[in-house]
Amino acid sequence: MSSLSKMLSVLDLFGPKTLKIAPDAIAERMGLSRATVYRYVKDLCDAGLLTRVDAGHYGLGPRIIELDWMMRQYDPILVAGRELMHELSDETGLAVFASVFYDGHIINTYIAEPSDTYRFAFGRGQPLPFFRGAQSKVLIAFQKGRRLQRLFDEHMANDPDSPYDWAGFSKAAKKIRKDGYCLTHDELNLGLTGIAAPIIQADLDEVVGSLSAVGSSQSFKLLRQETVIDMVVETTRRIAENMQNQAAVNE
Amino acid sequence: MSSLSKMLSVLDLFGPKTLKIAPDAIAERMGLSRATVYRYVKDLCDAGLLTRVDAGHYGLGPRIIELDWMMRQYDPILVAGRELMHELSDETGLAVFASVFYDGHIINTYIAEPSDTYRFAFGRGQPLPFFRGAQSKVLIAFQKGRRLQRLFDEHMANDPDSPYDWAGFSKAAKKIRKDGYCLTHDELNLGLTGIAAPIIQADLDEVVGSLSAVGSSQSFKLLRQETVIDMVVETTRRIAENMQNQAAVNE
DNA sequence: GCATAAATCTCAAAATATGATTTTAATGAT
DNA sequence: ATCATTAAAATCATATTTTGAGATTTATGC
Repeated sequence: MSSLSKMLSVLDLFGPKTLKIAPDAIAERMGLSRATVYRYVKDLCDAGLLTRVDAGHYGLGPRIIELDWMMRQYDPILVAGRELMHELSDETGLAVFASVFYDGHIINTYIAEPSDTYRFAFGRGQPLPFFRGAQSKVLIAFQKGRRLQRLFDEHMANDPDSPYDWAGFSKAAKKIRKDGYCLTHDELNLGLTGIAAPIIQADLDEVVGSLSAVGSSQSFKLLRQETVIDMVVETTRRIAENMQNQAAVNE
Repeated sequence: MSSLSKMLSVLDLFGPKTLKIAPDAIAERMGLSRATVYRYVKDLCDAGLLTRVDAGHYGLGPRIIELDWMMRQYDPILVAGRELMHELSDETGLAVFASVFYDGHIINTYIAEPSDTYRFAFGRGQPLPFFRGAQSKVLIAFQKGRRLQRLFDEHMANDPDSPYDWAGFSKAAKKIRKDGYCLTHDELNLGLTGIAAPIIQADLDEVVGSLSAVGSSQSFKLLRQETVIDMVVETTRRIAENMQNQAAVNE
C-alpha cells in the first residue's frame, strides 16, 4: 500500500459514530508513528479535507462541502433537469429523485418534493441498495450486456440472500428495458411506491441516470398510474434533450 | 512540497470550467510524468475522490457526495436546528440559512425556505465573503479578542478596497456583539434584507455558527422587524440548548 | 475481430517519507 | 496575565518509496 492511499484511508476512519478523531487514535488504528500521523493530518487539513474541530481533534473539512457544491452546480443531469423535476413534482404531488450510477454505487443526487418530507432521510448522497427499488433497478437494467453480466457477478452471484439467479435477473432486466420504466411497491420502504425511468444520453445510447417519482401507495390510488408513468418517461426524455443541447454549447 | 499534498492538489484542478480532465493535462499542468499522474489518479479513484467519467477523462468522485451526506446527517448544528429552522421559515415566510466558520472560510450549511427560491443560487457549500452580509458579520463579530484581531490582519489589513480600518472594524464588531444580532440591507444581494444571530455553545461561550432569516426588502415591509429579530435570536438560543442536550447524550 | 488509445508494470536511481526525539507553539487553569 | 500541560512542528540519519522512461498489458471504439 502506498503512502498516498494510506493517507487517504484516514478518511475511512470517519463514520456516524466517529465525527472527530484524535491523532493518537489515528496512529493506533493505522499502526503509524505519531509524527507521521501529524504529517498526514497536516496535509489533509491544508487540502481542506480535514479540519481541527477542537484542541486535539480533527473532523471532516469544508473542502468536501465546497467540492460537493461544485459537483451539484455543474452536474449535467441536474443542470438539465432540476426545473423539470420540480415541475413534475408540482404536477403530481410526488417526490422526484434523480439517481446515478457512480463507480458501482448507486446514489441519489437530487430530490424535488412538494413538502420537505423525504429530504432528511433520503437526501443527496444517500446510497441505494443494488437492484432494489425502482431507481436502482432502472439504472442497472439499462446497462449494456457485458456490464450487466459483470454487475450480476459482483453483486448477486455470491449472495445467498439474493432472490435472483442469472436467468431471473436477466429476465427482470429485459422486462424493464422493454417497458422503458420500472414500478415498485414496498421495496425500499414499506408503504411507498416508486416509478422510475432511465435518462439516456442519445449520442452514446447509454444510461447516465434515473428519475423516479415516489409517494405513499395511498397517494398513488388517487393517480392514474399510466399517466404518471408517461409523465416520468417524458420528463427523462426532455432532460436527455436538454443535456444534448448543453453539450453542444460546450463544444 | 510533499508527494502527499501534491497528490491532493490534483483536486484543485477542478473548477466550473473543468469538470473533467485527462491525465495528460494533469501531467502538463503539474509538471509530472505520465506514469506518476496515473498513479495519483488511481489512488484518488480508489478512495472515490475521483472517478472515470469517460475514456481518458476523470472527474470528482462519489466519495465526496457520500462524505458530505455524512457531514450533513451528523452535523450537530443541523441535527439540533433543522426542524427549528423550518418552523422559523414557515412562521415568517423568509428563507432561513445556517452558516459556519470553517477554517477561515464562511459557508452556508443548510437552507430552510418556504419555496425553492434560493436553493440553487445559495445552497449548501456556497462560500460567503468576509464580513459582508448578516451571516458573515455575526460569525466574525462574535470571535474572541485575539482571533478577531488575527482575522482582521489576514483578511482586511492589506486589502485596499476594504471599507474598514481596525478601529472601524472593531467598533462595528462590538456593536453587533452588544446587539446580539446583525441586520443588513443589499450587502450580499441587491434587494435582500437579512437578520442574523449567533449560535453560541454555552459551555465554551463560543460562536459555532450563525442563523439568518433572509427575504426581499419588500417582504420585510410587511413584517415587524423587532419581532423577526426576537424570533431569530430565540431560535438560535433553542438550537444551542438542543446541542447541549445532545452533547450530554453522547457522553 | 482488429487498430488505437489508455492504463499498468518493470527497473534502477534518486528523492523523500519515516520514526525517535527535541523544540516550539497553542491551550486551559489558576 | 502567568504558568503548567498538551498539541503540533522541527530535526536528522536511515531506509523505504516514489519517480520517470520505456515496454507490456488491458480496455475501448470501429
